[in-house]
Amino acid sequence: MKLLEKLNAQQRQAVTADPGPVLVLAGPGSGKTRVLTHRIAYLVSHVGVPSNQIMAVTFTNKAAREMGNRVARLLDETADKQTAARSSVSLGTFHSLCARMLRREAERLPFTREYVIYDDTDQESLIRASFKELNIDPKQVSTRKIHGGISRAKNELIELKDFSAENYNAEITRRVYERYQEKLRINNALDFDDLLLFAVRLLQENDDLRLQYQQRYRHILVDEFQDTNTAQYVLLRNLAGLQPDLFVVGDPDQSIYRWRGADYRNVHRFRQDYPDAQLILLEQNYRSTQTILDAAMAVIDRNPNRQPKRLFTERGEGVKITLHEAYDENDEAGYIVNTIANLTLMEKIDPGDCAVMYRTNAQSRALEEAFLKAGLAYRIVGAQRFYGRREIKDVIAYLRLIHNPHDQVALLRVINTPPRSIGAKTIEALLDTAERLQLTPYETLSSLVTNPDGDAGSLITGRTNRALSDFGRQLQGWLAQREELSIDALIDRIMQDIDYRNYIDDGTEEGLERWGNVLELRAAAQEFAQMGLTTFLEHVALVSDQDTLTESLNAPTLLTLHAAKGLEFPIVFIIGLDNGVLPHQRSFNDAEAMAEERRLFYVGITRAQDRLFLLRAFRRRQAGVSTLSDASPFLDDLPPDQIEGIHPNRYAWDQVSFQRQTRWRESAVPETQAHFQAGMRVAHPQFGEGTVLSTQVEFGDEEVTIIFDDGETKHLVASLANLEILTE
DNA sequence: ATCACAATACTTTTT
DNA sequence: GTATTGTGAT
Repeated sequence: MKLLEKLNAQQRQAVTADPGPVLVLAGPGSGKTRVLTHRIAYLVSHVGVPSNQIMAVTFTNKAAREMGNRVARLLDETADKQTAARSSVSLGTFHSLCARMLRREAERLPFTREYVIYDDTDQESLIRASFKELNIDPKQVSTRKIHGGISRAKNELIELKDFSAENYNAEITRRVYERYQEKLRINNALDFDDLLLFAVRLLQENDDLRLQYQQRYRHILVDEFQDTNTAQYVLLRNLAGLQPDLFVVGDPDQSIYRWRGADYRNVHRFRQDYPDAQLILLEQNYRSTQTILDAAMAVIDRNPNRQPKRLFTERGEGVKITLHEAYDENDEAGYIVNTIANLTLMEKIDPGDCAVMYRTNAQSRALEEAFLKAGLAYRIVGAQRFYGRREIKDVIAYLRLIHNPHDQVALLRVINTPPRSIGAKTIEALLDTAERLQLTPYETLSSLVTNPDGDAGSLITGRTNRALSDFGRQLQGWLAQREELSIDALIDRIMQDIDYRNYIDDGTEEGLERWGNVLELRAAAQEFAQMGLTTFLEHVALVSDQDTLTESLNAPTLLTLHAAKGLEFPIVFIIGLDNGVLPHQRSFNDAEAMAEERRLFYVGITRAQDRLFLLRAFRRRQAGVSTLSDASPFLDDLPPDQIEGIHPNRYAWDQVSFQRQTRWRESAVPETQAHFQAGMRVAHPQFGEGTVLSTQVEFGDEEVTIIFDDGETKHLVASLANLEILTE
């Protein structure tokens, strides 16, 4: 069979396993996702399963998309030309599949099919509002903790009625949970956890539906199974039915989402719940060199309570791992830019083959600056989330308000953006009035428009009354048009009416960029013109920026260790190997959290195919203040003979050695000669012509300072900037 | 009462 | 470096 040709015996065994519960446990780089996609193709083309009976679940939309592409390619290769068949595999994240199911079955649920999904900013504002109503001071009790407590409860399928409060903290959580849930209901909104919770309840409480879904999806496949939480696991069990073909693939050592409820013990549960499940292990690694695997094993072997794994490869030893201690985070970033520059020049490595990984998004800043300064392109995953930007949230809030005028969170966001003289006091008056008249805030606004002297009008008077009714009138105007206008036309209309461009575009570069973001959102809305506002808003809530990597650009990728899961790169840099960053400070007092930090490092190491660079900084700015940092304890666990560079822990308290460290850095990088000198006329493809002010050979590369003819002064790395010498 | 700007406090990871 | 709060001017 052509489909199975390129697979090894273990992989083939997994792909062709008889239908039934199958648990594939495998290390990184062993072809887990490959096995999953081959299994789908195998079911369709060899077993003859209609593809619409197959459901495959992953954790990001990007992974789902990629899975779809791979399956399509495999079916093409196996000469199975059922184009229709391949497109009907249900592929998606747990959340998107649940969102669809809830939409379909909304009549049975306590919300309408037009429900919206609240992201965490929206959720946070509901928590804040609940705090206010309960007279809880957010300074005394952290909203995030309570929010986290509610989320954890929901992930464990603990609804309000089952929530027992055995201590003070839990009692507060219970009270806020109650208010919060009520607010979601009033707003016809769900949070991420509700999507799972309601889907599980729906299947549990409706025998007919459960059977219907079980018959519809006879074959269920799950990737990254170790990252499922209780709700997701129970959902799977309900979907799977009595004779399940449930094929799950995972690696407990790569479980990195415990903090959002994921429980790798689901792997044990699976074995208990399905005692006849076939267990298949994939041991061979196809990704990394043995050096990298040895380092990865040395790190992960320190974790207690795990099944030891031997990772082996036929790729050979490979190059040693490079360890580098930089002076601070800027130096760290500079080292990376220069190293990548050197690799691309000297070893003809593609910039796109490099990835830089870090523990926290904030660490990307120094990197971005360094890349920008060098004039080198980069791709960044997540970080400043597109849909999290202020201007995007504003526009979406307007759309959401028009979609559902009773959406209070959206209303409060836009009611005074841009400022229209509706301040805190006025809003308070509106909400008070609404509560007294038993109306939603929108209804109160409407009554002010139609009858300014009516019940509401008597409570809200004068300037306040006029400001509110003006806005109410505007809102009604949009609502009247929502049926006839497409989403992008609606955006145009709103933007024009509120003069939004003038509000965000202050003439600065950022202002222009913000307006550009609005236009980008408008372009996205155009694509959804046929599908309607509900679908568009769902897309906006569930498609994260982790999914929007520009594939076309051949440039290094910057991403968090979490976002790196499931990816691979020939060359990987992991930065911030400092105690407090990786492992993160907040994990110090929790052994399980520390184990997870270690797994995170393990995930990072095992992303590398050929070369691994580990970096840390002697001094690091955090929260504005610069502090000295110790090396990460994880570095102690690396096998010394596979490391090149100096072990940072030996120098953490030794100032003299720091200079030696610096010397090592200089000698490790090939000498570069200066090609430029002060006074030279040069031309840059972007910045135009200019005069060289000074030049300096640094880190094996030449850094040139140029004053361009438009008056701008720039520091550029000569090898990257593509400078042309005009005159000597 | 609202707005603009300044001072202040806080910063894990994400569907 | 950013979200929230505080202050003075309008």
